[in-house]
Amino acid sequence: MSDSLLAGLNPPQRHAVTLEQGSALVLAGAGSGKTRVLTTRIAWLLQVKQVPAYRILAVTFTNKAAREMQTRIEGLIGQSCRGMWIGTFHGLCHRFLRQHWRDAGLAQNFAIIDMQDQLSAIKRLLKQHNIDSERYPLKQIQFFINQNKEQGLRPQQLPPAHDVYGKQLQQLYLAYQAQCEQEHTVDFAELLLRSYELLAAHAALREHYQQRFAHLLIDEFQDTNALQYRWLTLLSGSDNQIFAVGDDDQSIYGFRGAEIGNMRRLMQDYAIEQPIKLEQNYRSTGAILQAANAVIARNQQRLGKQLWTEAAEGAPLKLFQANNEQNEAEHVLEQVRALRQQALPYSEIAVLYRSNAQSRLLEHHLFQAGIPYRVYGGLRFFERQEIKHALAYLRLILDPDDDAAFLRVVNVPARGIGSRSVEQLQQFAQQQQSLWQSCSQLTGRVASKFLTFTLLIERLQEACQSLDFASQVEAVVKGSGLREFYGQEKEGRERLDNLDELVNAAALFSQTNPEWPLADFLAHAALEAGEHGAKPGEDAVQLMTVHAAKGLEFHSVFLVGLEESLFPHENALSEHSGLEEERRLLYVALTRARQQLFLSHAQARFLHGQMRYPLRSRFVDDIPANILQTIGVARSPIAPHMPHTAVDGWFIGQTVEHPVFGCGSIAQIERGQSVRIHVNFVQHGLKWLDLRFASITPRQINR
DNA sequence: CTCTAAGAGATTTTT
DNA sequence: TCTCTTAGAG
Repeated sequence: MSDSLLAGLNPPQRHAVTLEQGSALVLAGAGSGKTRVLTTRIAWLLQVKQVPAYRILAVTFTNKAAREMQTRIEGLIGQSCRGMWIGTFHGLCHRFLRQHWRDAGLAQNFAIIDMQDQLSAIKRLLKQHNIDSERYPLKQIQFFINQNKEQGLRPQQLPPAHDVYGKQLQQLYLAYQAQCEQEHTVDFAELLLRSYELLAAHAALREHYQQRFAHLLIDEFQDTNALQYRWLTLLSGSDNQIFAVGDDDQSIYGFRGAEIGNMRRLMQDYAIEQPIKLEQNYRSTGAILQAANAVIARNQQRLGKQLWTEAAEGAPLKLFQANNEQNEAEHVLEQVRALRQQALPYSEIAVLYRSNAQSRLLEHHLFQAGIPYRVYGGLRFFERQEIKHALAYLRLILDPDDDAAFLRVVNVPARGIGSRSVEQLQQFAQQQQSLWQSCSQLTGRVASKFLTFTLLIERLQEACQSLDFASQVEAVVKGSGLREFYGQEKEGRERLDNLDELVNAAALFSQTNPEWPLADFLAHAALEAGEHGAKPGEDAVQLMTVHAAKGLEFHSVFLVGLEESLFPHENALSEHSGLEEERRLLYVALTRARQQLFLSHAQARFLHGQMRYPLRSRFVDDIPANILQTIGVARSPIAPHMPHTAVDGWFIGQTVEHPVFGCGSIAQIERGQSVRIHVNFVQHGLKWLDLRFASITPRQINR
């Protein structure tokens, strides 16, 4: 039995799968069979080591990955892995909190709110406290709250702030927490923090779970944040095994709090002497791997590994230099057609870009040419307005004190309750009680308006009691007036379809999880916003950001916009180790391709309403020339000899001095009619300087 | 309450 | 340039 499990594994894979005791860090390069190792290890534990399924906990970052892992394990062992805890960090914490809601200090019917909901919650908070959202941008407050939660910090635990601004932020964090308590809502970070705190505070509970989970397996370990790491260590106790799989070179979520350092920390904390390295790549050609290796080798902070393959070198990477972004899109189109000629399905072609804004032009060209395409990104199913409205009604049925849900639909469809009336109600509630409770205490003209609404909700509540799950959703969609509302709207057709789809989703959910209450469906909707990608079976060219492409692979990959300021992105240059993350991002992009890579950059690009003349990305210079073939040069080049990252001796990152603006560093160089440089001055901020007029001097670096 | 117009901001985003 | 948000008029 064990033989068939291990058949076809290479030595390091086999070593990882059959590790007897102690914790391990598996450093799994792109395309090295990471998922296979993880799933085979679990199957091996179950079958060979006879570990009961309930003693295993497997964590991933996405629902998709969790599902895939589960199916693959079940395929390996030939039966269901019931009893095993397998899911995302958030999904598992949610499960834990539903079970221990009382100990966690939560309401039994707590609702999970997504980032959108969180933002509107903060918005309400600002209004209530009369705080200028110019001075305190919503996004910034949200970032502040989430960042602290992800560090495990409650408002009370923050070091005292010295300035007014910091004090205000702390106050807002505190007020936000109070609001969530009152509304029985829990945001994403809160799921983790609550679970962590409960485990930390409740010894009996902690010991119970520590004894239960003999094996903790974590996928994409490089993406864990500080709190997730602490949660894991708490759960692992002193003698449970942690089996972490990840790739430091593919850590691209630093900006969201992922801590690449958790890999080294794990090795220290769990006495792991050497990571197990999976370096044989089964995906790409030799040329593609050479390029990827060369690029990533320039990063300093690495655990170190080098991908290799038994496959042939294959075709060289093709570099196209376009004269502008239109020309670049035309080139992609041309090449896509050529690939199609060779009978390659469209779905095996991906066009990757650094930022979403770049997709529009590509879409336009593909559309014109009648080539099917699919753009990843944008709103997902459960994030759509009409779906959120329907869910808000369901939330209210479940918990009328959910103010967020109340406010969302109190006047949708319109029932004459304007902002004036709502403000009066909020005044009355005084943050002491829920809006729902206040409704019943109101008197006068305003009261009657709200009465129609509360009666509606109560009627729906009653109607739902006798109904099965999907019928409840159906009843709400109809009874709330939402269906009629969107039926009348001009462009409401798609929304109506989506509402029908919601009913289907509910039916499917109750089928798969019989006996699970409505609250779980709502949690499911929040935690799994739905797929971004193509409908299965659809043959379309795949358009997405490099981030979205992680974990995927394609026969042919186009990587467009390889220009300074776009990739690497200009904002990244000023961030701490931003350039290294950009380089990892490139590494991810390159390793998506199995057979063929097309790289391109434009000499001129219209960006933010301005024509820009970006330089070719410095990253292109990192790719060995012998595997890089230039297949096209702009027809009417603006600059005959396209420079690299330096022009006339000036280079990006260089420190310069200006007689008026003082000292600064070069953020960007452009060559159009003349050479312009973008300098970030210490005193005066970003300024464009034309070298024909500006007199700047290089400054000796003495830091 | 809904519609229009003006203004700010424009990386990446698994949950 | 484009898109999303908010303010003010109708």
